Amino acid sequence: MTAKHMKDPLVCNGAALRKATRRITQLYDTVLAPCGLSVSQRSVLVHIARAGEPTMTELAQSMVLDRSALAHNLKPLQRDGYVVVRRDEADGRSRRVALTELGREKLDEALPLWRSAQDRFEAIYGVDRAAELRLALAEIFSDDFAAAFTRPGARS
Amino acid sequence: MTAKHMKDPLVCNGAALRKATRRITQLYDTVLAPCGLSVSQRSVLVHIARAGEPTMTELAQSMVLDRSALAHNLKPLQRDGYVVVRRDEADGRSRRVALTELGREKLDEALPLWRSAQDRFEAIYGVDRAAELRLALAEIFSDDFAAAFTRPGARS
DNA sequence: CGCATTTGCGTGCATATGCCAATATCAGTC
DNA sequence: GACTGATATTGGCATATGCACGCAAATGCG
Repeated sequence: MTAKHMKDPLVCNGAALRKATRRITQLYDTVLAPCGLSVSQRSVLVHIARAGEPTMTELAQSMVLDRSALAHNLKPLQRDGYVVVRRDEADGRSRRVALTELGREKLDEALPLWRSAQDRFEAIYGVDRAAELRLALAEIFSDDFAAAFTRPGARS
Repeated sequence: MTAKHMKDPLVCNGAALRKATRRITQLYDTVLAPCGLSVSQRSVLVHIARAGEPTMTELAQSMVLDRSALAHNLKPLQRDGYVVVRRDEADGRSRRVALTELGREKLDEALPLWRSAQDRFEAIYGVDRAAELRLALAEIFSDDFAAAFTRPGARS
């Protein structure tokens, strides 16, 4: 009876990614818990810090995140005073996101916790393998990959 | 000004996983759209099909998913008539999940679409590399990995 | 048997994520 | 300078995910 659903070589790449993400999110979140940030939230703050004062679209793009999802994710961070959003002076449509002083402090507070989680991960999985994995993932979430996936005809 | 947040070698494994997952979910979902299932939903059905008639706990464990999250995820699938949940006869506390005939049909309908998405992925990323990646992810979401992460002292 | 503990689930709440529609704004045209 | 089309964001709706808590049922013990 529909044995094709059982063939294990047919494991979904998407499902595997989701499982790994759930697990790692859980593990990292537990380590980060003392500072009150989740991996997801810290990631938003890190990306803002890296970009300086990005617009919503820029930030969403750098995070490979839907714009509306980003808007939602920012709400708790605004409420807690870690980020501020204001209109761009040049373009009234755009909003620019910036860290507050409190946000920077929270990021500093989270750093050693995150470092600890990252170290634990790499102690088990291997530092080199982890770097390799991040590279592979970066390739997968790159715009080029999405473009190639969407337009099967295109060549790099 | 807090230049440590800029050091790019310090890229979070968790954030990289999340980005890749968001991207792949998006790409696969678009391909799966015609059948009305998301990658996430198809994954639930596939896991049920594989397990036969698992309890909530068994299913959640196999999916590396929180039990309450699984309960939530099942609701749309129950509503649409793809799965049924009923009490276990032997243990009144347990519930067993099973595919309906409609669920099996939907899974069959989704198969070629999923295969297409999987093929596109592997055409770009490479069949062997994809298999390797799934293996790496399986290692990461394994219970052994979580145990080693949680108890840094333990040795395999 | 009766009770304390353990186990399996569901619910409520909060965040995460994405789609679509509506709104506001900008840029180019006549 | 009003009109048209493109762009940036928000809000509403639905699903995904996990934690804390409460409920029901099974299990162990005297």
